Amino acid sequence: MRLTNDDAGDSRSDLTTRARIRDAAIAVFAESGFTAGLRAIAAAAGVSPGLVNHHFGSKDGLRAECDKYVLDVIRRRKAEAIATPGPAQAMKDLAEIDEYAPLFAYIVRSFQAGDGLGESLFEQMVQDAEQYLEMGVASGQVRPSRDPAARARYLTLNNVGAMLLYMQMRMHRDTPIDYREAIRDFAGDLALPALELYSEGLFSDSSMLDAYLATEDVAAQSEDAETRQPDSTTEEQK
Amino acid sequence: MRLTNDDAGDSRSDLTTRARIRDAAIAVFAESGFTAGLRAIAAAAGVSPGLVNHHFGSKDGLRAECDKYVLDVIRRRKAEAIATPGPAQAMKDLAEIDEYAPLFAYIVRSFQAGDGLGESLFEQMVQDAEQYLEMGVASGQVRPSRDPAARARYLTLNNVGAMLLYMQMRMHRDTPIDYREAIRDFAGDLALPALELYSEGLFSDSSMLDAYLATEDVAAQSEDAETRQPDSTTEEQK
DNA sequence: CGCCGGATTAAACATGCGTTTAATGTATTG
DNA sequence: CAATACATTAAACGCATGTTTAATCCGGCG
Repeated sequence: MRLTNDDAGDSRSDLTTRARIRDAAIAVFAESGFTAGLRAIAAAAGVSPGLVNHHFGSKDGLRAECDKYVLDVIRRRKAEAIATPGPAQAMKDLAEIDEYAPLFAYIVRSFQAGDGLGESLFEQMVQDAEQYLEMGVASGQVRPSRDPAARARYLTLNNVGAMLLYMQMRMHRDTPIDYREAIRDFAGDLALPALELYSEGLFSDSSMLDAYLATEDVAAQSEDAETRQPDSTTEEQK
Repeated sequence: MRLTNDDAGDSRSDLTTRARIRDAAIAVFAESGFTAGLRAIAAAAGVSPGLVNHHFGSKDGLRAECDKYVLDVIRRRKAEAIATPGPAQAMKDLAEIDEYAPLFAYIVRSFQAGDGLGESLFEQMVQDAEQYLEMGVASGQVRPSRDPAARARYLTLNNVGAMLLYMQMRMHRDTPIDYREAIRDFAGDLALPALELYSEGLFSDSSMLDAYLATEDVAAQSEDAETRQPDSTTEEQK
Protein backbone atom coordinates (compact mmCIF):
# COMPACT_ATOMS: atom_id res chain seq x y z
CA MET A 1 0.00 0.00 0.00
CA ARG A 2 2.37 2.63 1.18
CA LEU A 3 5.03 1.26 -1.06
CA THR A 4 3.14 2.36 -4.10
CA ASN A 5 4.21 5.95 -4.00
CA ASP A 6 7.51 6.34 -5.69
CA ASP A 7 9.81 9.26 -5.91
CA ALA A 8 12.94 7.22 -6.23
CA GLY A 9 15.21 8.43 -8.93
CA ASP A 10 14.09 10.42 -11.88
CA SER A 11 11.13 8.49 -13.27
CA ARG A 12 8.11 10.36 -12.08
CA SER A 13 4.83 8.60 -12.66
CA ASP A 14 5.30 4.89 -12.16
CA LEU A 15 2.82 4.65 -9.36
CA THR A 16 1.03 2.14 -11.50
CA THR A 17 1.94 -1.14 -13.10
CA ARG A 18 5.62 -0.39 -13.10
CA ALA A 19 5.73 -0.02 -9.34
CA ARG A 20 3.59 -3.11 -8.90
CA ILE A 21 6.05 -5.14 -10.93
CA ARG A 22 8.95 -3.70 -8.94
CA ASP A 23 7.33 -4.59 -5.63
CA ALA A 24 6.44 -8.05 -6.85
CA ALA A 25 10.02 -8.53 -8.00
CA ILE A 26 11.34 -7.53 -4.59
CA ALA A 27 8.97 -9.96 -2.92
CA VAL A 28 9.80 -12.84 -5.24
CA PHE A 29 13.54 -12.15 -5.13
CA ALA A 30 13.29 -12.00 -1.35
CA GLU A 31 11.56 -15.34 -1.08
CA SER A 32 13.22 -17.34 -3.83
CA GLY A 33 16.54 -15.62 -4.38
CA PHE A 34 17.80 -13.91 -7.47
CA THR A 35 17.66 -17.08 -9.48
CA ALA A 36 13.89 -16.66 -9.51
CA GLY A 37 12.48 -16.64 -13.00
CA LEU A 38 11.12 -13.63 -14.76
CA ARG A 39 7.90 -15.50 -15.37
CA ALA A 40 7.40 -16.06 -11.66
CA ILE A 41 7.80 -12.35 -11.05
CA ALA A 42 5.38 -11.56 -13.83
CA ALA A 43 2.88 -14.00 -12.41
CA ALA A 44 3.26 -12.49 -8.94
CA ALA A 45 2.63 -9.06 -10.39
CA GLY A 46 -0.30 -10.32 -12.43
CA VAL A 47 1.17 -9.33 -15.76
CA SER A 48 2.74 -11.06 -18.71
CA PRO A 49 6.45 -11.86 -18.80
CA GLY A 50 6.98 -9.59 -21.77
CA LEU A 51 5.68 -6.54 -19.96
CA VAL A 52 8.35 -6.49 -17.30
CA ASN A 53 11.04 -6.35 -19.94
CA HIS A 54 9.06 -3.67 -21.72
CA HIS A 55 9.22 -1.57 -18.58
CA PHE A 56 12.70 -2.41 -17.31
CA GLY A 57 14.52 -3.45 -20.45
CA SER A 58 15.91 -6.64 -18.99
CA LYS A 59 16.13 -8.65 -15.83
CA ASP A 60 19.27 -6.82 -14.84
CA GLY A 61 17.46 -3.56 -15.33
CA LEU A 62 14.76 -4.79 -12.99
CA ARG A 63 17.36 -5.84 -10.46
CA ALA A 64 18.99 -2.44 -10.66
CA GLU A 65 15.67 -0.71 -10.11
CA CYS A 66 14.90 -2.92 -7.13
CA ASP A 67 18.31 -2.21 -5.64
CA LYS A 68 17.90 1.51 -6.17
CA TYR A 69 14.46 1.47 -4.62
CA VAL A 70 15.53 -0.51 -1.57
CA LEU A 71 18.53 1.70 -1.05
CA ASP A 72 16.27 4.70 -1.30
CA VAL A 73 13.88 3.33 1.29
CA ILE A 74 16.79 2.71 3.63
CA ARG A 75 18.09 6.20 3.07
CA ARG A 76 14.68 7.70 3.73
CA ARG A 77 14.15 5.54 6.78
CA LYS A 78 17.53 6.57 8.07
CA ALA A 79 16.74 10.22 7.56
CA GLU A 80 13.51 9.80 9.46
CA ALA A 81 15.30 8.64 12.60
CA ILE A 82 18.65 10.33 12.77
CA ALA A 83 19.12 9.59 16.42
CA THR A 84 19.12 5.84 15.82
CA PRO A 85 22.35 3.90 15.49
CA GLY A 86 22.15 3.75 11.73
CA PRO A 87 21.39 1.16 9.09
CA ALA A 88 22.20 -1.75 11.38
CA GLN A 89 19.47 -0.79 13.81
CA ALA A 90 17.30 0.44 10.97
CA MET A 91 17.44 -3.03 9.43
CA LYS A 92 16.31 -4.60 12.66
CA ASP A 93 13.49 -2.12 12.94
CA LEU A 94 12.56 -2.89 9.40
CA ALA A 95 12.24 -6.57 10.10
CA GLU A 96 10.01 -5.90 13.07
CA ILE A 97 7.46 -4.36 10.81
CA ASP A 98 5.59 -6.82 8.70
CA GLU A 99 5.28 -4.37 5.91
CA TYR A 100 9.03 -4.15 5.52
CA ALA A 101 9.73 -7.86 5.89
CA PRO A 102 10.28 -8.44 2.16
CA LEU A 103 12.70 -5.53 2.09
CA PHE A 104 14.73 -7.08 4.85
CA ALA A 105 14.68 -10.44 3.14
CA TYR A 106 15.71 -8.76 -0.11
CA ILE A 107 18.66 -7.15 1.64
CA VAL A 108 19.69 -10.47 3.17
CA ARG A 109 19.53 -12.10 -0.24
CA SER A 110 21.46 -9.23 -1.71
CA PHE A 111 24.19 -9.69 0.85
CA GLN A 112 24.35 -13.39 0.15
CA ALA A 113 24.54 -12.76 -3.57
CA GLY A 114 27.41 -10.40 -2.84
CA ASP A 115 26.53 -7.79 -5.38
CA GLY A 116 26.61 -4.04 -5.13
CA LEU A 117 23.72 -3.38 -2.77
CA GLY A 118 25.06 -5.44 0.09
CA GLU A 119 28.52 -3.99 -0.18
CA SER A 120 27.17 -0.47 -0.37
CA LEU A 121 25.05 -0.98 2.71
CA PHE A 122 27.95 -2.56 4.51
CA GLU A 123 30.21 0.39 3.94
CA GLN A 124 27.46 2.66 5.19
CA MET A 125 27.17 0.57 8.31
CA VAL A 126 30.91 0.67 8.92
CA GLN A 127 30.92 4.44 8.76
CA ASP A 128 27.89 4.70 11.00
CA ALA A 129 29.45 2.29 13.46
CA GLU A 130 32.65 4.26 13.57
CA GLN A 131 30.79 7.47 14.19
CA TYR A 132 28.61 5.83 16.81
CA LEU A 133 31.56 4.28 18.58
CA GLU A 134 33.27 7.63 18.60
CA MET A 135 30.27 9.09 20.36
CA GLY A 136 30.42 6.28 22.88
CA VAL A 137 34.09 6.93 23.52
CA ALA A 138 33.43 10.63 23.96
CA SER A 139 30.72 9.92 26.50
CA GLY A 140 32.91 7.45 28.33
CA GLN A 141 30.71 4.43 27.75
CA VAL A 142 33.02 2.80 25.20
CA ARG A 143 36.69 2.15 25.65
CA PRO A 144 38.95 3.89 23.19
CA SER A 145 40.61 1.77 20.52
CA ARG A 146 44.11 1.84 19.12
CA ASP A 147 42.56 1.79 15.64
CA PRO A 148 38.96 3.05 15.72
CA ALA A 149 38.39 2.52 12.01
CA ALA A 150 39.57 -1.07 12.13
CA ARG A 151 37.42 -1.71 15.20
CA ALA A 152 34.33 -0.29 13.55
CA ARG A 153 34.90 -2.48 10.52
CA TYR A 154 35.60 -5.52 12.67
CA LEU A 155 32.47 -5.12 14.75
CA THR A 156 30.32 -4.51 11.71
CA LEU A 157 31.78 -7.50 9.93
CA ASN A 158 31.11 -9.66 12.96
CA ASN A 159 27.57 -8.55 13.61
CA VAL A 160 26.42 -8.47 10.02
CA GLY A 161 28.19 -11.70 9.21
CA ALA A 162 26.72 -13.44 12.22
CA MET A 163 23.23 -12.28 11.43
CA LEU A 164 23.52 -13.30 7.79
CA LEU A 165 24.81 -16.72 8.70
CA TYR A 166 22.10 -17.14 11.29
CA MET A 167 19.37 -16.12 8.87
CA GLN A 168 20.77 -18.33 6.16
CA MET A 169 20.88 -21.44 8.32
CA ARG A 170 17.47 -20.61 9.69
CA MET A 171 16.21 -20.12 6.16
CA HIS A 172 17.59 -23.46 5.14
CA ARG A 173 15.88 -25.17 8.06
CA ASP A 174 12.38 -23.96 7.41
CA THR A 175 11.14 -22.03 4.45
CA PRO A 176 9.50 -19.65 4.27
CA ILE A 177 11.29 -18.00 7.14
CA ASP A 178 9.55 -15.67 9.56
CA TYR A 179 12.04 -12.86 9.89
CA ARG A 180 10.35 -11.30 12.88
CA GLU A 181 10.61 -14.54 14.80
CA ALA A 182 14.11 -15.20 13.49
CA ILE A 183 15.42 -11.83 14.61
CA ARG A 184 13.77 -12.20 17.97
CA ASP A 185 15.42 -15.58 18.44
CA PHE A 186 18.71 -14.21 17.19
CA ALA A 187 18.68 -11.47 19.78
CA GLY A 188 17.42 -13.76 22.52
CA ASP A 189 20.04 -16.43 21.98
CA LEU A 190 23.00 -14.12 21.63
CA ALA A 191 22.26 -11.18 23.89
CA LEU A 192 23.91 -12.64 26.96
CA PRO A 193 27.17 -13.81 25.38
CA ALA A 194 27.39 -10.59 23.39
CA LEU A 195 26.98 -8.45 26.48
CA GLU A 196 29.42 -10.62 28.37
CA LEU A 197 32.00 -10.22 25.64
CA TYR A 198 31.44 -6.50 25.26
CA SER A 199 31.46 -5.86 29.00
CA GLU A 200 34.08 -8.24 30.28
CA GLY A 201 36.05 -9.45 27.29
CA LEU A 202 37.01 -13.05 26.75
CA PHE A 203 40.56 -13.38 28.01
CA SER A 204 41.30 -13.03 31.68
CA ASP A 205 44.48 -11.09 31.02
CA SER A 206 45.98 -9.03 28.21
CA SER A 207 48.96 -11.25 27.50
CA MET A 208 47.77 -12.10 23.98
CA LEU A 209 47.17 -8.49 23.11
CA ASP A 210 50.48 -7.45 24.61
CA ALA A 211 52.29 -10.10 22.64
CA TYR A 212 50.65 -8.94 19.44
CA LEU A 213 51.46 -5.31 20.12
CA ALA A 214 55.05 -6.27 20.85
CA THR A 215 55.42 -8.12 17.56
CA GLU A 216 53.85 -5.19 15.76
CA ASP A 217 56.40 -2.87 17.29
CA VAL A 218 59.18 -5.21 16.31
CA ALA A 219 57.83 -5.46 12.81
CA ALA A 220 57.63 -1.70 12.49
CA GLN A 221 61.20 -1.35 13.68
CA SER A 222 62.53 -3.99 11.34
CA GLU A 223 60.78 -2.32 8.46
CA ASP A 224 62.63 0.87 9.19
CA ALA A 225 65.87 -0.96 9.49
CA GLU A 226 65.72 -3.17 6.44
CA THR A 227 63.22 -4.67 4.05
CA ARG A 228 62.89 -8.27 5.02
CA GLN A 229 59.89 -10.47 4.37
CA PRO A 230 59.14 -12.93 7.13
CA ASP A 231 58.30 -15.99 5.10
CA SER A 232 56.19 -18.34 7.12
CA THR A 233 56.88 -22.01 7.88
CA THR A 234 59.13 -20.88 10.66
CA GLU A 235 56.88 -21.87 13.50
CA GLU A 236 54.92 -25.07 13.36
CA GLN A 237 54.43 -26.82 16.63
CA LYS A 238 51.37 -28.77 17.63
CA MET B 1 28.75 -56.07 -9.40
CA ARG B 2 30.64 -52.84 -9.27
CA LEU B 3 33.59 -52.58 -7.01
CA THR B 4 34.03 -49.03 -5.80
CA ASN B 5 37.59 -49.26 -4.67
CA ASP B 6 38.06 -45.52 -4.94
CA ASP B 7 35.36 -44.60 -2.49
CA ALA B 8 36.76 -41.91 -0.22
CA GLY B 9 39.17 -44.28 1.34
CA ASP B 10 42.75 -43.48 0.51
CA SER B 11 42.56 -40.72 -2.04
CA ARG B 12 46.28 -40.45 -2.53
CA SER B 13 46.60 -42.90 -5.36
CA ASP B 14 43.10 -43.08 -6.77
CA LEU B 15 43.64 -41.85 -10.25
CA THR B 16 40.46 -43.49 -11.36
CA THR B 17 38.22 -41.48 -13.61
CA ARG B 18 35.55 -41.29 -10.98
CA ALA B 19 37.88 -39.56 -8.55
CA ARG B 20 39.17 -37.26 -11.28
CA ILE B 21 35.64 -36.14 -12.04
CA ARG B 22 34.97 -35.62 -8.35
CA ASP B 23 38.07 -33.49 -7.91
CA ALA B 24 37.27 -31.49 -11.02
CA ALA B 25 33.75 -30.93 -9.74
CA ILE B 26 35.05 -29.65 -6.42
CA ALA B 27 37.40 -27.30 -8.21
CA VAL B 28 34.76 -25.99 -10.59
CA PHE B 29 32.13 -25.68 -7.88
CA ALA B 30 34.68 -23.86 -5.75
CA GLU B 31 35.49 -21.36 -8.45
CA SER B 32 32.13 -20.83 -10.10
CA GLY B 33 29.62 -21.79 -7.46
CA PHE B 34 27.08 -24.55 -7.56
CA THR B 35 25.31 -23.06 -10.53
CA ALA B 36 28.24 -24.24 -12.63
CA GLY B 37 27.18 -26.41 -15.52
CA LEU B 38 27.72 -30.09 -15.75
CA ARG B 39 29.43 -29.61 -19.08
CA ALA B 40 31.99 -27.29 -17.53
CA ILE B 41 32.80 -29.91 -14.94
CA ALA B 42 33.09 -32.58 -17.58
CA ALA B 43 35.40 -30.39 -19.61
CA ALA B 44 37.55 -29.69 -16.56
CA ALA B 45 37.81 -33.41 -15.94
CA GLY B 46 38.53 -34.10 -19.59
CA VAL B 47 35.54 -36.34 -20.07
CA SER B 48 32.19 -36.16 -21.77
CA PRO B 49 29.13 -34.72 -19.99
CA GLY B 50 27.34 -38.02 -20.14
CA LEU B 51 30.07 -39.84 -18.25
CA VAL B 52 29.67 -37.89 -15.04
CA ASN B 53 26.02 -38.84 -14.88
CA HIS B 54 26.97 -42.40 -15.66
CA HIS B 55 29.19 -42.41 -12.61
CA PHE B 56 27.16 -40.30 -10.22
CA GLY B 57 23.62 -40.71 -11.47
CA SER B 58 22.83 -37.02 -11.50
CA LYS B 59 24.23 -33.64 -10.63
CA ASP B 60 22.81 -33.94 -7.14
CA GLY B 61 24.53 -37.26 -6.78
CA LEU B 62 27.79 -35.61 -7.75
CA ARG B 63 27.17 -32.84 -5.23
CA ALA B 64 26.49 -35.41 -2.52
CA GLU B 65 29.69 -37.25 -3.32
CA CYS B 66 31.68 -34.02 -3.25
CA ASP B 67 30.18 -33.10 0.11
CA LYS B 68 30.91 -36.51 1.51
CA TYR B 69 34.47 -36.39 0.27
CA VAL B 70 35.13 -32.92 1.65
CA LEU B 71 33.64 -33.83 4.98
CA ASP B 72 35.80 -36.91 5.02
CA VAL B 73 38.94 -34.92 4.32
CA ILE B 74 38.07 -32.55 7.15
CA ARG B 75 37.43 -35.43 9.48
CA ARG B 76 40.70 -37.08 8.54
CA ARG B 77 42.57 -33.81 8.86
CA LYS B 78 41.03 -33.28 12.26
CA ALA B 79 42.02 -36.73 13.38
CA GLU B 80 45.58 -36.06 12.29
CA ALA B 81 45.90 -33.11 14.62
CA ILE B 82 43.79 -33.77 17.66
CA ALA B 83 45.49 -31.18 19.77
CA THR B 84 44.53 -28.38 17.40
CA PRO B 85 41.55 -26.14 18.04
CA GLY B 86 39.30 -28.01 15.65
CA PRO B 87 37.72 -27.38 12.27
CA ALA B 88 37.95 -23.62 12.58
CA GLN B 89 41.70 -23.69 12.78
CA ALA B 90 41.83 -26.66 10.47
CA MET B 91 40.06 -24.66 7.80
CA LYS B 92 42.58 -21.86 8.12
CA ASP B 93 45.41 -24.33 7.87
CA LEU B 94 43.77 -25.82 4.85
CA ALA B 95 43.63 -22.51 3.07
CA GLU B 96 47.29 -21.94 3.71
CA ILE B 97 48.15 -24.97 1.69
CA ASP B 98 47.74 -24.54 -2.01
CA GLU B 99 46.69 -28.11 -2.42
CA TYR B 100 43.68 -27.59 -0.18
CA ALA B 101 42.68 -24.19 -1.54
CA PRO B 102 39.83 -25.57 -3.68
CA LEU B 103 38.52 -27.46 -0.66
CA PHE B 104 38.40 -24.28 1.36
CA ALA B 105 36.68 -22.46 -1.48
CA TYR B 106 34.23 -25.32 -1.80
CA ILE B 107 33.42 -25.08 1.88
CA VAL B 108 32.90 -21.33 1.63
CA ARG B 109 30.58 -21.84 -1.31
CA SER B 110 28.79 -24.57 0.58
CA PHE B 111 28.23 -22.23 3.49
CA GLN B 112 26.91 -19.56 1.21
CA ALA B 113 24.58 -21.99 -0.48
CA GLY B 114 23.38 -22.93 2.99
CA ASP B 115 23.02 -26.62 2.39
CA GLY B 116 23.87 -29.50 4.63
CA LEU B 117 27.67 -29.44 4.54
CA GLY B 118 28.00 -25.94 5.91
CA GLU B 119 25.55 -26.51 8.69
CA SER B 120 27.15 -29.79 9.63
CA LEU B 121 30.57 -28.19 9.79
CA PHE B 122 29.19 -25.31 11.78
CA GLU B 123 27.77 -27.53 14.47
CA GLN B 124 31.09 -29.32 14.68
CA MET B 125 32.83 -26.01 15.13
CA VAL B 126 30.43 -24.95 17.88
CA GLN B 127 31.11 -28.10 19.82
CA ASP B 128 34.85 -27.79 19.33
CA ALA B 129 34.73 -24.15 20.40
CA GLU B 130 32.82 -25.02 23.55
CA GLN B 131 35.30 -27.69 24.42
CA TYR B 132 38.22 -25.43 23.65
CA LEU B 133 36.79 -22.58 25.68
CA GLU B 134 36.26 -24.94 28.56
CA MET B 135 39.90 -25.84 28.45
CA GLY B 136 40.77 -22.15 28.45
CA VAL B 137 38.58 -21.55 31.46
CA ALA B 138 40.14 -24.48 33.28
CA SER B 139 43.62 -23.13 32.63
CA GLY B 140 42.60 -19.65 33.70
CA GLN B 141 43.23 -17.97 30.36
CA VAL B 142 39.56 -17.52 29.51
CA ARG B 143 36.95 -15.93 31.72
CA PRO B 144 34.09 -18.19 32.70
CA SER B 145 30.73 -17.55 31.12
CA ARG B 146 27.24 -17.60 32.57
CA ASP B 147 26.21 -19.75 29.62
CA PRO B 148 29.20 -21.50 28.05
CA ALA B 149 27.19 -23.19 25.33
CA ALA B 150 25.61 -19.94 24.20
CA ARG B 151 28.99 -18.23 24.24
CA ALA B 152 30.58 -20.94 22.13
CA ARG B 153 27.78 -20.66 19.60
CA TYR B 154 27.94 -16.88 19.63
CA LEU B 155 31.69 -16.76 19.05
CA THR B 156 31.52 -19.36 16.31
CA LEU B 157 28.68 -17.55 14.62
CA ASN B 158 30.60 -14.30 14.76
CA ASN B 159 33.90 -15.62 13.50
CA VAL B 160 32.53 -17.86 10.79
CA GLY B 161 30.01 -15.27 9.70
CA ALA B 162 32.62 -12.55 9.57
CA MET B 163 34.99 -14.68 7.56
CA LEU B 164 32.31 -15.74 5.12
CA LEU B 165 31.17 -12.17 4.61
CA TYR B 166 34.73 -11.04 4.17
CA MET B 167 35.49 -13.74 1.63
CA GLN B 168 32.28 -13.09 -0.22
CA MET B 169 32.90 -9.37 -0.59
CA ARG B 170 36.48 -10.05 -1.49
CA MET B 171 35.35 -12.60 -4.02
CA HIS B 172 32.98 -10.11 -5.52
CA ARG B 173 35.73 -7.55 -5.84
CA ASP B 174 38.22 -9.63 -7.76
CA THR B 175 37.71 -13.07 -9.18
CA PRO B 176 39.33 -15.47 -9.02
CA ILE B 177 40.12 -14.91 -5.39
CA ASP B 178 43.41 -15.92 -3.86
CA TYR B 179 42.34 -17.49 -0.61
CA ARG B 180 45.78 -17.54 0.87
CA GLU B 181 46.11 -13.82 0.37
CA ALA B 182 42.53 -13.20 1.45
CA ILE B 183 42.95 -15.07 4.72
CA ARG B 184 46.21 -13.32 5.40
CA ASP B 185 44.55 -9.95 4.86
CA PHE B 186 41.59 -11.01 6.94
CA ALA B 187 43.81 -11.88 9.86
CA GLY B 188 45.97 -8.82 9.38
CA ASP B 189 43.10 -6.36 9.27
CA LEU B 190 41.16 -7.78 12.18
CA ALA B 191 43.76 -9.14 14.55
CA LEU B 192 44.13 -5.91 16.51
CA PRO B 193 40.45 -5.11 17.05
CA ALA B 194 39.73 -8.76 17.81
CA LEU B 195 42.45 -8.93 20.44
CA GLU B 196 41.34 -5.62 21.85
CA LEU B 197 37.78 -6.84 22.18
CA TYR B 198 38.76 -10.20 23.59
CA SER B 199 41.24 -8.73 26.05
CA GLU B 200 39.57 -5.51 27.13
CA GLY B 201 35.96 -5.72 26.04
CA LEU B 202 34.12 -2.86 24.41
CA PHE B 203 32.21 -1.15 27.18
CA SER B 204 34.05 0.69 29.90
CA ASP B 205 31.67 -0.56 32.56
CA SER B 206 29.23 -3.42 33.02
CA SER B 207 26.08 -1.36 33.32
CA MET B 208 24.57 -2.79 30.14
CA LEU B 209 25.25 -6.35 31.23
CA ASP B 210 23.97 -5.64 34.72
CA ALA B 211 20.78 -4.20 33.34
CA TYR B 212 20.27 -7.24 31.16
CA LEU B 213 20.94 -9.63 34.01
CA ALA B 214 18.55 -7.67 36.19
CA THR B 215 15.73 -7.99 33.68
CA GLU B 216 16.55 -11.66 33.32
CA ASP B 217 16.37 -12.06 37.08
CA VAL B 218 13.06 -10.30 37.17
CA ALA B 219 11.76 -12.60 34.49
CA ALA B 220 13.07 -15.63 36.36
CA GLN B 221 11.57 -14.42 39.61
CA SER B 222 8.19 -13.86 38.08
CA GLU B 223 8.37 -17.44 37.00
CA ASP B 224 9.55 -18.80 40.33
CA ALA B 225 7.87 -16.16 42.48
CA GLU B 226 10.76 -16.41 44.87
CA THR B 227 13.38 -14.32 46.63
CA ARG B 228 15.34 -11.61 44.94
CA GLN B 229 19.09 -11.35 44.63
CA PRO B 230 20.77 -8.06 45.38
CA ASP B 231 23.56 -7.76 42.81
CA SER B 232 24.95 -9.31 39.70
CA THR B 233 28.64 -9.39 40.39
CA THR B 234 28.24 -12.92 41.64
CA GLU B 235 28.12 -15.60 39.06
CA GLU B 236 24.80 -16.99 38.11
CA GLN B 237 23.91 -20.49 37.19
CA LYS B 238 21.18 -21.22 34.71
C1' DC C 1 38.93 -66.23 -31.09
C1' DG C 2 34.24 -64.41 -29.61
C1' DC C 3 31.65 -62.07 -26.94
C1' DC C 4 30.35 -59.52 -23.26
C1' DG C 5 30.05 -55.90 -19.67
C1' DG C 6 31.46 -51.71 -18.21
C1' DA C 7 33.65 -47.30 -19.68
C1' DT C 8 32.99 -43.68 -22.76
C1' DT C 9 31.11 -40.80 -26.21
C1' DA C 10 28.16 -38.14 -29.42
C1' DA C 11 23.79 -36.81 -30.14
C1' DA C 12 19.17 -36.06 -29.14
C1' DC C 13 15.59 -34.80 -25.75
C1' DA C 14 12.96 -32.05 -22.62
C1' DT C 15 12.75 -28.05 -20.02
C1' DG C 16 13.32 -23.55 -18.37
C1' DC C 17 15.48 -19.37 -19.01
C1' DG C 18 15.81 -14.30 -20.80
C1' DT C 19 14.65 -12.00 -24.64
C1' DT C 20 12.34 -10.57 -28.90
C1' DT C 21 8.65 -9.96 -32.20
C1' DA C 22 4.33 -9.08 -33.93
C1' DA C 23 -0.18 -8.33 -32.91
C1' DT C 24 -3.95 -6.51 -30.03
C1' DG C 25 -6.03 -3.59 -26.83
C1' DT C 26 -6.67 1.07 -25.03
C1' DA C 27 -6.54 5.57 -24.12
C1' DT C 28 -5.40 10.23 -25.38
C1' DT C 29 -5.22 13.66 -28.82
C1' DG C 30 -5.67 16.54 -32.93
C1' DC D 1 -14.12 10.21 -35.50
C1' DA D 2 -9.77 8.82 -36.85
C1' DA D 3 -5.06 8.53 -35.77
C1' DT D 4 -1.41 8.10 -33.09
C1' DA D 5 1.30 6.49 -28.94
C1' DC D 6 1.71 3.57 -25.45
C1' DA D 7 0.43 -0.55 -22.50
C1' DT D 8 -0.11 -5.27 -22.81
C1' DT D 9 -0.17 -9.86 -24.42
C1' DA D 10 0.68 -14.34 -26.69
C1' DA D 11 3.87 -16.72 -29.07
C1' DA D 12 8.16 -17.84 -30.75
C1' DC D 13 13.27 -17.62 -30.74
C1' DG D 14 17.87 -18.86 -29.18
C1' DC D 15 20.34 -20.68 -25.70
C1' DA D 16 21.89 -23.33 -21.75
C1' DT D 17 20.80 -26.59 -18.67
C1' DG D 18 20.27 -31.67 -16.75
C1' DT D 19 19.19 -35.92 -18.42
C1' DT D 20 18.60 -39.84 -21.45
C1' DT D 21 19.52 -42.87 -25.41
C1' DA D 22 21.96 -45.47 -28.54
C1' DA D 23 26.13 -46.49 -30.31
C1' DT D 24 31.13 -47.30 -29.90
C1' DC D 25 35.41 -48.48 -27.67
C1' DC D 26 38.12 -51.72 -24.99
C1' DG D 27 39.86 -55.02 -21.79
C1' DG D 28 38.94 -59.58 -19.43
C1' DC D 29 37.40 -64.25 -19.62
C1' DG D 30 35.58 -68.69 -21.19
